[in-house]
Parts: sequence; C-alpha cells; structure tokens
Amino acid sequence: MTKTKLTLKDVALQLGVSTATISNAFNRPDQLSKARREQILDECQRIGYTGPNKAAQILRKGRSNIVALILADSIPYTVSDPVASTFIKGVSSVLQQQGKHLLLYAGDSQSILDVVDFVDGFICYGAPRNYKLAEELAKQNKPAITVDFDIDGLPSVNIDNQNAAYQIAKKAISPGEHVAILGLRLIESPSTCRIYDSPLIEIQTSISRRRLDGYMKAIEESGASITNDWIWHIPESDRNFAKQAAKEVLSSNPRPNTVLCMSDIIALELLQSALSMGIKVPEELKITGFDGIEEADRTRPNLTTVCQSSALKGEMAAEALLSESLKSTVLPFDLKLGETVTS
Amino acid sequence: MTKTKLTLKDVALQLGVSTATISNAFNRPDQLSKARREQILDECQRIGYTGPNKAAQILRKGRSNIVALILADSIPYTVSDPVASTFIKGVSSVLQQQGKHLLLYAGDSQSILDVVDFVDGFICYGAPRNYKLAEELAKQNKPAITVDFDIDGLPSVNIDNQNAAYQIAKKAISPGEHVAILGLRLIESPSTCRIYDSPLIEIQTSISRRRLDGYMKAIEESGASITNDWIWHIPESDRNFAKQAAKEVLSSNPRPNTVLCMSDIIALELLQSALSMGIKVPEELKITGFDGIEEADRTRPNLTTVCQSSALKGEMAAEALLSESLKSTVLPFDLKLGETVTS
DNA sequence: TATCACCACTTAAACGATTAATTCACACCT
DNA sequence: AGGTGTGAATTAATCGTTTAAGTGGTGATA
Repeated sequence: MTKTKLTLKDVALQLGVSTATISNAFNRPDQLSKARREQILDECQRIGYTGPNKAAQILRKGRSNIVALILADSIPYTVSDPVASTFIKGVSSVLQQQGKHLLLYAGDSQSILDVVDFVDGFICYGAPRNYKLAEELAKQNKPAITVDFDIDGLPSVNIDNQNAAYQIAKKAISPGEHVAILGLRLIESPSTCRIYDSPLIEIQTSISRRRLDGYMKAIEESGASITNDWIWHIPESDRNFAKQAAKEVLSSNPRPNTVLCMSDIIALELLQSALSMGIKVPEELKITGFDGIEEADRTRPNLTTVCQSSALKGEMAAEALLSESLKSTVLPFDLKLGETVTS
Repeated sequence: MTKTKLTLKDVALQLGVSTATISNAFNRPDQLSKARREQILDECQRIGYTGPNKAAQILRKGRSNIVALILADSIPYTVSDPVASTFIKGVSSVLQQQGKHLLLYAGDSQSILDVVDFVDGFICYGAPRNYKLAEELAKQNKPAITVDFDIDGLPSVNIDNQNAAYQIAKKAISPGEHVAILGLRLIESPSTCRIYDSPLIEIQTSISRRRLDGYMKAIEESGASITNDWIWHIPESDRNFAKQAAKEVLSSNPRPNTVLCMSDIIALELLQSALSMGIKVPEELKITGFDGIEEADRTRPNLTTVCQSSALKGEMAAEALLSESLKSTVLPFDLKLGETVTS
C-alpha cells in the first residue's frame, strides 16, 4: 500500500494502454470496446484507483460541480435565521438531487476571487452588505442568479415585493390613521436608527425600495399619513436590532395606529414589546409582518403577514442556475390575515 | 474587453518577463525586486488580471482552502436542527477568520470521492447514517476530525458522554424507581421503535453507546430498574420521531418514574405530550434531556439537561483541523437542574 | 585576480487529467 | 484491386499554475 495516490498514468502503465483510454473508460464509454473498459475498471478496482483526480478535472474541464451560495450576512447569522435557513434547505435539496455540491460563501468582494475560478455558478441571496461584491459578481463570466434583490444584468428570483407590501398595508390601514414603518436595510448604517430624509437616496436593496414604495402607495391611497421620522432602519432581521426600534416606535407620542414591518422577526419582536407594555393588539396597535414564518402563526394574537415560500425560492434559484436558461422568476405570495390586524 | 480570462502567461508576455516572476510577484515577494513587483502588480491592475487562477493553484499546490463539513443528515435537516446549526456557526466563524471556505457535504460514501481530491480536510459531524462513509474517510490521506462520534484512527472533539449521562441520570433517579430511555440512533432502523435485545450489538454510534453505558451505570448504582423493552430507538433528533416514542412510553403500564432522553428535542416533545395528557412533571414523571438548547430553558417546567456548547465544539473542531496538531479534545459540560426533575 | 555569495531572473518540469486529431487494422462494397 | 467507412486505440497539445534548479551579472573578500 503506497502513500501517494495513484494517477491515471499509473493505471495506464500498469495495463500498457494510453492514458486517453483510461480517461475514456471513466468519461466516455462509447470511445472504447466493452471488453477493454471492463478490464480497465476491474484493474482500477484491484489496485485501488478510485477515478480521475477531481482537482485536475476542475482545471481541465473548467467545471467543478460546486455551486457557491453567496450570503448577505455571516454564516452564523444566516444559519440561525429561519427564513434564510429555509432558503438554504431549498437550494441544497435541488443541488443534492443533481449531484452538485454547496459552498457557503459569506466573504467580501475581495475574497470572492478565491472561489470564482472553480465554482460553477453563484446564487446570491439577499443584498450583500458590501455592494461591491454584487458588482464584482456581475463582472464575472459565470452563471449567477440573485434572490431577494437585483443586480443589473443578472436574472433573479423574487416575489412582487411592491405589490405584496401594498396589499398587506391596504389590509391594515384605515383613513386618518398614523402609520410607521420598521424597514430592513434601508441605509448603510450598521445599527438601528430613524430615517429622516426623503427620498431615501441611500437605500441599499431594491427589495426594500419596492416594499417601501408599496407601503407608501397604500398609505397615500388609504388616506392615512406617515411622518418622515416614522421610518426606521434596521440593519438585519435580528431580534435585538428589532427590539430597539420597537421600543422607540412604541414610546413615541402620539403612537402610530399601524406599524408595517419588513420581516416577521421584526414584527414579532414589536408584538412582544407591545404586549409587555400593556398595549392592546390590534385595538390600539395594528401590526403587519413579512415572510410568513411558522412562529408567526403560533403567537397570540397571530400575525398578519405576507407569506412567501423560502424553500421554493431556494429550489427555483438552484434549478434556474443549473438549467442553462437562467431566466428571472416571479413567485406568488399569500396574504395571511392574522389577529394583529383584526381580531 | 476580451471574453476569455487573462492568464499568468498573458501578463508575462505583456511585460516581457517569465511566468515564474509573475507568479512570484503574487506568492513570494522576496523572490523579486520591489520595483519589479510593483511594476507587475500595477500592470495587472491595468489590464484586469486579478491573480493566479485558483483551479490551477489547487491542482498545482494541492491545497484549496476549502474544508468540507460532512453532515450526518441531509442539509435541510441539519440546518433546521438547533444543535447542528449552532455547530455550523462555530465551525464557520473559525474558518472565515482563517480565510477558509466551507463546503457542506451530505452525500453518501460514494460521492465523497467527488470532493476528496480538492478539499483540504474534513470535519465529520455526527455519525453518518451510512457508516461506509466514515470508513472511506478514514482511508483518505487527508486531515479529518470527528465530532460527536468516533472513527478509529481519527481525532475527535467530544464531551465525556458517558460521564455526562451518568451524572444527569444520578440527579434524576431514586431507589426503587422504574426508568425508561429514549435513545438516539441506537440501531440502524429508520423509524422509532423499542429495543428488546441486550446487549445492543447493533448500536450505531459510539456516542449513544457511551450515553447508554452512563445511564445504565447510574440506574444500577441508584438501585432503580429498567426493563429491557423500555429502551426506545429514535432515528434522528426530530420532533415527529420523538412524538411516537413519547406516546408509547407514556401509555405503557406501569409508567416509568423517570425518562432519560438523549436529546433536548426528544425530551421537550415528551414533556409536551406528558403535560397534554395531564401527567404532572416532575411529580408523576421526571424527565432529563441532553444538549442544553435555549428552548429547553423557556418551557414550563424547564428541562433538566446536560449543557454542552455546540458552538464551541464547532470552533474547536475547525481549529484543530487547521492546526497541524490534530489532537482529540474533550470539552466540559454542565448539568442544568431544571424543574422536570425537582420542582 | 580568483573566489565566493548573492540577487534577480529564467528555464523547464511537474500537477493530473481531457480531447481533437491522427493512425492503424479490418471488413465491406463495387 | 482499389476505395471507403468504421471502430479502437494512440499521440500530443492543452488547462494555468508552481517551484526546484540553473544562469549570469555584480560587488565584496582575501
């Protein structure tokens, strides 16, 4: 038993045939006689050659069967977020089924160069904190697809965020009301804060832009109003970041009648804060979420929200990437009318 | 702007130097003059060469900066399991910090050959359903480390499972009592079932073996007893699988005084079933868990369990793998005395 | 002046495969 | 016989690097 791994050449030498023939035995059975092929495969088995070296194949073939999933946030964060981890589920189930491997990538725009040379394609999930990464990605000549945000020139998988936001807001808002918005990633700031300027020229992700547009349209149409310091920026869909915004919005005077939240996590945190302050939901405060996570249906009152299937998104993204078509997809959504709007 | 990517050779031609010099400019700055190096780097910048092709580097250097995390269960399952996903957190935080990339692997023993050639090492988490994979892994001449189970010849990261099981059981069991065990992966069966045979020669994972040994020792020492059909096999730490075992154990007659569960998920499911049947915990039924997940402390009554840090396990595993030492580590654990044992 | 060390490069052989182009033998057809 | 088509294998170029070994040229040392 030797220490160094066997190569194609070793097998060829052993059998007295050319390396091309051995290679063909593994890759193109039609290029050699059945007898030869079996002889070769048997010999390989005997001497313990398990097949062509993959590193060499990657270089030569320019294909690795590895798909990189580019995550907006760190892996630790992503894995613990119910929406994101469900998305990963969807992606990986399709990849597994097609014999592809999944590389989780959460680095910056610089180190994307570490993987671009050997990865077969990219699924870019959520707007990267570092927008440069997106640009870098679009420059690369590799299949790529974005989910939950857009990069010019790349196909994407999405729901109609503007319409969804519009519709959920319409369900919640009544004429004459005051409305607040707990937004996600509206500006570059790494901490929760109010937004005073309008228009929000800094807005990071097209998805939040669209939701905001939908909310605004609904507010206007419903004859409700929003003050321009009643929009919060929350840097990621995290309970702690949300808690701070919740505190601020609930202690503002006057208090809004309705708060539109750009994720369920945010909405649930707001709900919990409100209840613990003795504020009656929905009588004194109506709340809408976004995503439709399971937990949002288990709370009392349960959440009014936009349900979208993260798993399906993942599946669609992976399938689109692997098919050579690479077209954009708009997925459906559902409105879930929970008790945080009407009891 | 050309369609095909630039190569080292292109840059060398352009500047009239050898490819070796270009390569050295990127990899070994001490091998050329400062002036040359800067000239080369500038030129690269100018023409848009972003550095040596990684696929070629992998082949030539035999190193990829990719670490494979071998998962016992499917990616979808793993990502949604709180213990496993916390473990991933730990692993990825260390990898990221060291500039390594994470490949999630959940295939079988065959397709491990897809990645073994280019991956730098393996972290094997939990006993693979397919034990052949473990064997295959041990055969490979790559750094590898196991977590939460053992393979002969590979270092591992673990707590002292036998001792932990022994201690938690001691806290729960009183003389003369009847004890049941809800075990994890005791045999190969893909569904929940009772185990009648003793000794359990089929036992899959050394970790369950150890916990079982610990439980048994405690039962014996405490002067309690267990019938040999009061051990359940649960194929994975999943609520549905657990629910079935819970039903069976709670409806057995006589009912055990204490049930020792090999995971918190299992214990929580049992607790919920017991409460919904009107069984008083801990007065009529004592329950212990294993792992110390957050949710286990939020229930009423909260769980008596063995707390171990999954995140730390992940960090230790990644660090051990990346350091060339590759030694086994035994991590500490804590006993959490919750209300499911003494109120 | 001969020797030596050192610097800054270049040469050329890997790394381990894939694949288009080529050769050769053989059978088939007219 | 001569031409042609086919199947099975080989040849040799290529993928894009890295790196040990080699090559001059320069300045210091004795």
